[in-house]
Amino acid sequence: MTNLIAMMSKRGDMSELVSSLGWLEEDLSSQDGEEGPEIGSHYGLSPVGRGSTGQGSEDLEDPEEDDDDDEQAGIDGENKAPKRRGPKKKKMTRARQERFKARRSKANARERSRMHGLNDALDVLRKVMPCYSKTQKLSKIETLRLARNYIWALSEVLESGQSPESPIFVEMLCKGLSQPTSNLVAGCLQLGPSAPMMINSLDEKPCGVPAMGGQPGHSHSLSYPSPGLPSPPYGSLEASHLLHMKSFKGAAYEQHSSPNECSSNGTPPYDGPLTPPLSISGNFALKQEPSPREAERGYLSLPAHYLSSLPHYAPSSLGRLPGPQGHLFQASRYELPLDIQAFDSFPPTHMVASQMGTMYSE
DNA sequence: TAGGCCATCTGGTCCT
DNA sequence: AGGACCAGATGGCCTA
Repeated sequence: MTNLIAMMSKRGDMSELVSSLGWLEEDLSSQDGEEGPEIGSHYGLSPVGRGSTGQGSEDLEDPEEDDDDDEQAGIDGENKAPKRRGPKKKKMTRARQERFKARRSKANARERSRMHGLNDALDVLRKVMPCYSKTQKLSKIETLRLARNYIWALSEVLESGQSPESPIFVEMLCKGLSQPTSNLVAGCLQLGPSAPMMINSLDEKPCGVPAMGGQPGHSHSLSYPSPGLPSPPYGSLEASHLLHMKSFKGAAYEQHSSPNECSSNGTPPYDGPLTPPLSISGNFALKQEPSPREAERGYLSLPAHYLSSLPHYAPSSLGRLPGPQGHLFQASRYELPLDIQAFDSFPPTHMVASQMGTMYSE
């Protein structure tokens, strides 16, 4: 785990990290040079970058000059522009212009390839996150935040033996995430077979299903600056959380030692493994079959009373869950992607271990 | 229409 | 010299 964190923080380049894991098998280099001119023509000589710095664009001036190595300064005089200090720029001959275009085209292709690699790495990262949906991808920034939290939470699990099914684990995962992502994660982690118990005992404020945001009946809360979850602009995870988790742990456990607790360490009663792996379209906890319309849209509507039982379901988020583009639905019912995936247990340490094994074996 | 997210182009900087 | 990386700028797409 420490190695993983170290690798991630080494350069902050997720692409490099994942590439080092050998997860990226796609040959991105095949794209080099293929789309450059095409996209370039699509964008034309886009104003991007030209107006801002202008350095490179000046090289493109005077495209009609054919003389090679002609250093005469006739152009400035034509433009009545003040003389420029510094080294003279070589005049842009047609040959140099062609070379420049070719170089720029190649650089563009490389940059596209590099960004595709980065996006692929992010996709890989999304797939090892606690919840994953093909149709509803976490944004890049949310993916990175969730990954950070996930590592943090897993570290906590390893260090303290805290149950990964504990609400604390979910809260750690959701720390600093946007409300939609928090709802998504919380939903993923709580939509297991234990969910009906939660619903049945909703009126009794069951342990493990804390009320939100300082609401009455809030059985536990972390010592975060503000109750509930931060909304954008996002909260930040202080380094002290990562380096000195004991302070956090102490606060968390202190809060958990309230009389409402069902167990001494704040862990809800063990309901057996959360198997099989969550498949909302298949083994949905509520035995709810998607309506034809839901199936068509790829989304499943969830009843409000159910979602309101989820951890982190802040009052402000009632009626809201992320839409296909990360935006929120505001409706009387609540929806989750049908293809959403969650692990049968948390943390999926076997997956982490296997991925890390891949990392170190290659 | 505003805002969020994204892909792309671009020039600068650093490194090999 | 050329490649990798980065950040700024821009425009497209989508949703509320």
